[in-house]
Amino acid sequence: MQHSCTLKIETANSYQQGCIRMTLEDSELWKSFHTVGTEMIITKHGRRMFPHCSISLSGLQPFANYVVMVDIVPADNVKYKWKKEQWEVAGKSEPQPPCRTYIHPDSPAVGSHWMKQSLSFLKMKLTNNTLDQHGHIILHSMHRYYPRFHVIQADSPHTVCWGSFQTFSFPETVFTAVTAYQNPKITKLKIDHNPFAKGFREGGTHSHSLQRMPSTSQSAQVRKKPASTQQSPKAGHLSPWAPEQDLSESIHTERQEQREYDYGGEEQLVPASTSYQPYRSVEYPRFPLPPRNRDPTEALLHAPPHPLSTSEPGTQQQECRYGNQQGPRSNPADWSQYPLFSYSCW
DNA sequence: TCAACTAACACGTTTGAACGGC
DNA sequence: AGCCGTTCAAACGTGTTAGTTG
Repeated sequence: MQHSCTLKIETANSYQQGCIRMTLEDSELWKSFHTVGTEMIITKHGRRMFPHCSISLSGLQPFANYVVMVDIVPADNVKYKWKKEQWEVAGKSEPQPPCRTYIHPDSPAVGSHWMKQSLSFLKMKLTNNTLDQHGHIILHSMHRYYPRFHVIQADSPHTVCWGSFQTFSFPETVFTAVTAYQNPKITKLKIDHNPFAKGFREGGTHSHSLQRMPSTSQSAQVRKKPASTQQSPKAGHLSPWAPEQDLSESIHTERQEQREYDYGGEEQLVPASTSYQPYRSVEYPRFPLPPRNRDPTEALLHAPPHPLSTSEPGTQQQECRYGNQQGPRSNPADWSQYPLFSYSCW
């Protein structure tokens, strides 16, 4: 990994704020899912993500302690339904569940430790159980989200509210939370890439499947079905993640955004309350916003709104203004509403 | 009637304890 | 005694699907 600004601009999957740089691992895998429209299963007892979040860091101070955490925030303020092999807007989003944060189990650790190897958030689990007691990330099904990664210079998770933090996110990690897979193309991708799903691969001697021959063969048909029979325009209908060609466009735009914004030395204090209002004026513009984007849903992708927000999200300008209104979070009271430490796996 | 959700299922993978050899 | 490698069983995680719920 290089640290030059040139590379920063040319590499779509890594971002640099101040001196800290973050790179998304398995970005190609993420992109392959993103192209189809990533779906993440959420269950009552918690389900891991696949692809899972894995990042690498550079530019940290080798001997300073850092806490690394991730939360998952809405990508827009609508809910979706899967209809006729495509996602459609089904109305306004549900009130957001409690915002929880997953703290990397190595936290706190010195910068040299974080930079030594990639950080995996494999064990982070998603749930739709709003009463969950295990600290899993609570999401609504049929809503779109994306993970946000926070790097906080702090000696312990209990003091992160006093430390400077920097936040990163990646456009290809946007996903739709579902309780059952809707898009068969996603199912095929998961089975192809996820080792735990090998028992469901074609040709397997799955007695359970054999007993349910009709449905299984139907499933096999879906898997064998040529992609052309399932995609067509439907794939990109209302998709904020802009499948297929849109992804490349997003990346391209991202590069433009990185040229436009100077993140050097940008640090702020701690995030907002349970609301998902952007608390970093420069963060969300980093999300790709296609210049020709006229789809409000797409625009919303860049400005995770708060359900109570009266602002009319939909333009980058508004979200920036909104972000500025929020400003740095230096008030510890804000933290009391923001359960950043509710979840870790240590 | 329909869409969304839940729980059970059987399989593969992962994990870690137990064991033996050096 | 300590280390290392192997084996094996239990735990875990997976997608599918019938049944349930609203």
